This record gives sequence, structure tokens and C-alpha cells, in this order.
Amino acid sequence: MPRAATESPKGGSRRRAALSREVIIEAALNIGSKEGGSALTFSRLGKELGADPTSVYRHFRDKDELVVALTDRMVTESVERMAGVEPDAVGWREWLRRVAHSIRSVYLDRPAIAVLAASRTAASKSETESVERIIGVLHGAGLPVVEAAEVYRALVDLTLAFTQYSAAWSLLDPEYQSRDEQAWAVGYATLPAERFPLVHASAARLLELTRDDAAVFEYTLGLFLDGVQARLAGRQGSAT
Amino acid sequence: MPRAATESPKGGSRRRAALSREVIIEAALNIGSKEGGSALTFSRLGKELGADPTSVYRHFRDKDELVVALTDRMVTESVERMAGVEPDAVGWREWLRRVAHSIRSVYLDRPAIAVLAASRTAASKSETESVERIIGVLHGAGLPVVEAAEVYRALVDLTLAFTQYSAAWSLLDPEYQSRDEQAWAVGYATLPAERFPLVHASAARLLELTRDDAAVFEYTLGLFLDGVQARLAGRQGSAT
DNA sequence: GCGCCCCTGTCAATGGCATTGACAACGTGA
DNA sequence: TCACGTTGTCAATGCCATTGACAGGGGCGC
Repeated sequence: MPRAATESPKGGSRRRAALSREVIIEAALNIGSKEGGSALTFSRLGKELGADPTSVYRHFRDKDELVVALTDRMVTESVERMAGVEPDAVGWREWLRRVAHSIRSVYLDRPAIAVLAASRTAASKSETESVERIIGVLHGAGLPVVEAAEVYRALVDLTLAFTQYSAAWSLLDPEYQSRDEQAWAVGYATLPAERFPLVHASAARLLELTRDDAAVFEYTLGLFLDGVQARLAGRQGSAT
Repeated sequence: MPRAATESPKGGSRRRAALSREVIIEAALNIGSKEGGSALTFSRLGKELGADPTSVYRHFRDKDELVVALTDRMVTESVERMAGVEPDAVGWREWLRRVAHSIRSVYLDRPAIAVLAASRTAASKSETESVERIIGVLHGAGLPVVEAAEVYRALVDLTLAFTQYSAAWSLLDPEYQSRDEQAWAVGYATLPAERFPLVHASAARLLELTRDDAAVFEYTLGLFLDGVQARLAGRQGSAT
């Protein structure tokens, strides 16, 4: 393992910064957020860094190791985004909602990375701190510790799964995306109202939701939190 | 030389069935469910069919078109699995739970295909019928039509998102899987109990859930349905 | 100060992938 | 009979991750 790269901003060298894990991660994040950056590949990475693509292998054993490092970074960023928000100030429900949204938005800012990172875990330090905090909020709201842990896990997986789902879709070749949209549009246009009265009655809304991942996520999250709330109320009721 | 792929054109030909959309789809489903079938590629498909990989292009414009056809097939299969189950017999909640599970199990039987198909849609005929049925059940339970449509969409997306999430993980190179598991195990093993009392108290359960996608899905689905139930109850209350 | 070796970066090559265009066999309808 | 469309094959293209051989340079033991 290479030791931490010695800092290099010395001299007036116009050479590019020496490669290091940090620099490479930054370049990868950059690619992920570019409009054209539909995929993270070593050759794009090389171009971004102004270096040979295979240089990256001197700092990461393989692509997966890079992905894990990126995962770590994204998680940290999500956590930081919640740093200033106090659960007590907004209530547990709103706070959890914001946690979910901060994760989603950090990932969706870089779909090309999200699609690789969402199902991985880095188990970083800041993640552990965040887990403690989330479980704490749920526990404080009235859930036993183990149940709080279960809800935490469900919430995070729900968020990451939806996020990956959205990212995968947004990376799809536009030509293929339109195949799906065509399929829906045609399907709804041609359906006999007598045989499908309910679909017909809600077709407009269904079509709207098809194009709006964010709304579906918001709605699902709302129902999920309602479920938590109901479980909390039930517990309170029986405890009384 | 183009050797006789079909020993004899007609008559007693048993070399292999002539290619057709149907035959190719069947072969693809086969690959997806094989243990070794970690990915669906044209060359595997060719081997499975005993034909040149590029033959497939005579029946599908590109891989995406094949994926859409497979999606159609998987959806149909999921719907069929629910054919005999009457909503009234088991109650709306249990019925919806089973719908979600039937989708999940059909897809997870073929992870290699699930990962490609889960975020696509074919808008097939049987899918439309199923949508009508699901919305009908929710409407029958007491939800206004549009809200029923919203819940339908949320439920299906929740299920497909989790399914894709699980499939992606199960397809991951075992070497990479163990990187994640190592990360968690190490993370939990080294955490100072004084600083992370809640994580420490629930570490066993958390580790368990890390290895058990199905349990997390079940739990999340339960909370989601609790949310629907609560919304239903609220509606009933206000209607009184 | 000298030389050696490891760290870093480069280059060429490998094997897998989807996709394309040229070509060959076959059967059909004019 | 013959031209043509359909189906299958083959070779080639271009992108991808990964590897092994090679080269310069800086630090460390001497």
C-alpha cells in the first residue's frame, strides 16, 4: 500500500498535480456530475486527469476499490449535509424525511456513480456516527432500540434502492427511454374504458408519475413514515 | 463454410429448433436462472442456442429490445402467479403483500435478467389488467381512485427497486461482496461502546439484516402497508 | 556521495462485450 | 427458372477492464 502521497503544491510546476487517491476520487466525482458523463470508465478518468488511464491502478487495486472509495465519499457528503439540522428542531418525522432526501440528492447529482455505489457500503466512520444518530432519533421518538435499528435499515435501503432505480433509468440511452415512454403512452391511449375503468380514470395521474421518479419516492417515503408513526402510536396506546 | 446448422432442413431435423423470438427468450431465461449465469451476453445466448451469437440480431434489433421482451415475460409470469388468489379471500393487505412477493420472487429467480429488466417497462396487456386489479383492490378498501393509483405505483416501484437492489448485490463478484461484509464486520467489531451505545446494543440485529435482503424488504413492505392502513383509517374516521 | 530499489507512470497487449456489414444457404412466389 | 427476402454465419470495429513489461526518479543504506 502506498503511503499517503507527500503533498506536492511546491514550485511553479505547471505539470498536473501528482496522482493520489484524493485527486482521482475528485476527478471521478467530476465525471459523474457532468452531463455527458454517462459512465465512469478508466479512459474517461485518464482524460480527466490528463494521465494514462492505467495510472489509476497504482492507487486502486481495481475499479471496485475505487467504487468503494466513492461510496465512502458520497456517504460522508450526505451526512455532512445533515450536520446542522437538529432533530428536536424539526421533529423526528421531518428529520428522517430530510435524511432520506439528502442521501438521494447527493447520489442523484452523480447518476453514473450512484448506479455503481448505491448497493455498496464502505462502513466508514461518519456512516457509523450517522447510524447512531438516526437510531437515536427513532429511539427518542419512542421505539425500542432494536426496532429503531430495523427502521433505520429499512429507511436507508428504501432510499438507496429508489435512488439506484432512478439513476439507472436516467443513464439509459435516450432512445431506449423513449421506447418505454412510447409503450406507456400507447398502452394508455388504446385502452378500452369499459374494461379498465379505474386505470382510465387515473390515467393522467399514472402517466404523470411515470415521468416523475421524485414524486413517487416522496409519496412512498411518506407512507413509510406514516407506518412508523402508526407503530409508534400503537406502542404509546398499549403503554398507557 | 456455412456448415449445415440444421442437419436436414425439414424432415427428421433434431439439430436444434429454428430460432425465433420465443426460443431466444426461453434460452435467455434459462441463462438467467443458471447458477453460473451471472450475466446475460450474446455469446452465452449463442452457446445456449447452439447458434452464432449474432443470429439473435435477426430477431431483436438490439439487446435492449430483448430486455424489453424479457420484461414483458417476467411481468406476465408475476401476474399469473396471482391468478388464483382472490383479494376478498385474504384481505387487501395480505393480497398486496403477496403481489409484491410474487413480483420479487419471479425476478430474483433470474438475477441476471432482473438487474436489466427491473427498471424497464413493457406495458403489456397482462400488466394493464393487473394494474386495474390492484387499483380495484385499493379502491375497494376505501381509497379514492387517484389515491389508489398513487399507492399502486408506489408499491410496484418499491418492490422493483428493492428487487433490483438485491439482484445487483447477488450478481456482484464474490470477492467484492466479501469486501463489503468485511467492512461491516470490522466496523462493528471495533466500535467503542461508549461512543456508540445504540449501534452497539443493536449490532447483532444490524449485522443480521445486512445479510438478509429479504427480511429488510419484508419489514419495509410491512411499514409501507401500515402507512396505507393508517391513511385508510384516517379517511374512515373523518368520513364518520 | 554512490548505487539500488521501489514508487509512480506509461505503453502495448489480451480477452470480453455489443454491434455492423458482407456474404452464403434456403425457400418462395413470379 | 430465377430473383429476392429471410435466416444464419463470419470477420471486423470500437469500447471496456485488466495485466505485464518497461522507464525515470527519489529516497535509503552504504
